[in-house]
Amino acid sequence: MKNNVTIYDIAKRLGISPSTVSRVLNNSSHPVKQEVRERVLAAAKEMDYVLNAQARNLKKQMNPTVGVILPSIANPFYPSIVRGIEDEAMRRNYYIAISSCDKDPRRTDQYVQSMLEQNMRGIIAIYLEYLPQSLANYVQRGGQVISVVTDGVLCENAHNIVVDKVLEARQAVEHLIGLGHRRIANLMNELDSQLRRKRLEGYFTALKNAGIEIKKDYLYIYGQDIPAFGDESAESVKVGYELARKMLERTPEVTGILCMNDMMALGVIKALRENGRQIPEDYSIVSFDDLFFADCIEPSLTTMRVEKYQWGKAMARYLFEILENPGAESGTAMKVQKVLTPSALVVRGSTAPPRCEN
Amino acid sequence: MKNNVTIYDIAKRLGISPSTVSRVLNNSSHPVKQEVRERVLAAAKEMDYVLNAQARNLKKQMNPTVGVILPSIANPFYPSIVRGIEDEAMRRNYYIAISSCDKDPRRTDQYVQSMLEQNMRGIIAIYLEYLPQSLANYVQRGGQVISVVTDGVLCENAHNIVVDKVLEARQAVEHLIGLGHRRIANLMNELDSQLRRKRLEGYFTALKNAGIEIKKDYLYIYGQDIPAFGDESAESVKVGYELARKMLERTPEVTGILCMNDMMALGVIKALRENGRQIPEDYSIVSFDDLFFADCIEPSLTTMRVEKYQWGKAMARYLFEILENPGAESGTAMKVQKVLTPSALVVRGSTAPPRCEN
DNA sequence: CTGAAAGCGCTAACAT
DNA sequence: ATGTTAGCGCTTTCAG
Repeated sequence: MKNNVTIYDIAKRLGISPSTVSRVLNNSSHPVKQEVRERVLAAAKEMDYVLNAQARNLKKQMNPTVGVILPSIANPFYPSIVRGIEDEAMRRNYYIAISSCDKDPRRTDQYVQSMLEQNMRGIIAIYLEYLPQSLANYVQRGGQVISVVTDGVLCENAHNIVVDKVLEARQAVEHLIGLGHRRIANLMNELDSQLRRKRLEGYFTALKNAGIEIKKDYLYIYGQDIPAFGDESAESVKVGYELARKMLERTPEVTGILCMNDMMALGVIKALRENGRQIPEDYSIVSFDDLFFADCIEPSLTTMRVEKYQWGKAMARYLFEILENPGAESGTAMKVQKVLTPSALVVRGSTAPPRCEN
Repeated sequence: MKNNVTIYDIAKRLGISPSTVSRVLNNSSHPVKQEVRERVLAAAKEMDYVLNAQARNLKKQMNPTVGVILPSIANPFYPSIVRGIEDEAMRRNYYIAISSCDKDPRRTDQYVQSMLEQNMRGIIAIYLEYLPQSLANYVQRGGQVISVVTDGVLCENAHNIVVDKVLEARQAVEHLIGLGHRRIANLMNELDSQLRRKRLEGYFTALKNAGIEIKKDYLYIYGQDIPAFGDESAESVKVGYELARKMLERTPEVTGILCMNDMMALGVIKALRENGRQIPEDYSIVSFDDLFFADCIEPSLTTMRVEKYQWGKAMARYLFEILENPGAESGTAMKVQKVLTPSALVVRGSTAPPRCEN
């Protein structure tokens, strides 16, 4: 980039010292005569001065950017969260660096490493699946990490916000059981994440508590190892569609269906409709996330709501609080309630009592 | 951040010079004895050396990050594009900085300014509404800008990729006309963007070409100035819902509906359904974007497809090509075809010939 | 209130 | 093949 005017240039032009220029340009508390201040400001504008953030950050040994780690920005669950973080960051003149890590250790590691190299002050990690060495380094060097996790994958010395996925899945299934369903299928993506395994556990727990026999046949798991797909946005839909078709074939006696997320539910609904089944008359469906379309499609989805935008804001606020009050406790594993609005089931049109030919 | 080991520390420890360490760590082409190389690498690992990217970037006068400017990451149209850019950037060891600018001049300006200050080498701007002074500065200083725009808002000396929104809207309306519709409503968000105004123009053109009288009554525009809403993801749905209700009241004789995007269509469908109307029997709907749900909902949406992920990749590739071949032409306003896959109408279940009581 | 100067950590031209 | 050194542009301590 050409034409970079520095504070030295401004200083020279005005016959003053660079420090004075710096003080003015930074609104430093250090006193500067009003008249000088104005001349500096005028010169800066006239000369098209642009601050060199690299130099400043190097000197100040910090970078007002927070890293955001998530599976993929193309997964519709995340953008609203990110927007929440972004808005909260901007209020404080911070920036964010978003990283779609898929569940790829190498990708994750590379991103975290770069956050470390760039001296970013904090990281917000959402459903991080793989705990990279670089993240441990990051924390150890004094970087602050807020990590939203399902119980089990805690990051040592980070601020772990623990979301009880077992409970969430249990509640979803209990809703179906409460309606009278006994034959409940569970449609899942690969079991490649802790989150999904916990949901499976919740599914089992709910059935067990209700004295319902667990049938392996009712478990539908997208079997193949699908290679990380660039555009994650539509993948789940296809998975749901295929799993539902298989379900209709193998265990049509099912009446309730648990889906891993609203995207899958979309595919499930499509498959059922194509086969002439009614929802909720023939099949009840409950899922997770409450994406924007859950309320609009027919049938509307009974789903576990997450206040995504608010989550983002809250996580960011929490991080900044820690950054500003360095004394705070760390290495904690706190319940989600402490920081975020917990999820709650939103009952809509996709669930009803089971069909009668029980 | 504590414990920052520098190349000087490594050099001292090994009794060699910092430059040698630097050369090794950068895989410089400059020759270094194999044995020394190994010792450096070993020491770096052992001492937990982390590169200081700020220092390097300052020295090298560049920052391997590209800025991405868009209305809002929470708008479901953009995440897949971003993912495409991100993937292409990562292949080249670049990072991206995403900025939700709403259509807010101040926000936009602040973001671009920061990209300038951070010495980012390039910017990809998508449907930038307001051309900030900072962007002109950016270009003038040699920054490369790829800007996807509707004709009319060209950024001087940037690489403008011009999307013909007039044409797109015209084609959408022509589809309805081709099916036999004559009373076609246009449901729009505020006319606060060039993009929307161009779509309106396309709507008019199609009608005019077909010799259909333009009725102002068939134009439904979300009237109030809605304040920039943090979480944009659901806003359009509400708008569509409200506009459709108004339409049913004011001009129920309409048979075809043009929606600004799939989100709006979602709301429109909901409103029509609540009022007992059938789609496409009573009303045909055509919209834009082809979001992931367009194919799954009932009715499936006839909509203008944009290959979002591919667009992102292509824009990034284009930018990198320019960065690597500094000789390239600039200041151009090129047709979208040159870089991106143009949009195409995907005909699905939401459109059909008009009801007969014509 | 202002200025001089050191140095953040790195790279690269130049010297050896 | 290796080392010396001069900055990149900024902040900030310290001295005036």
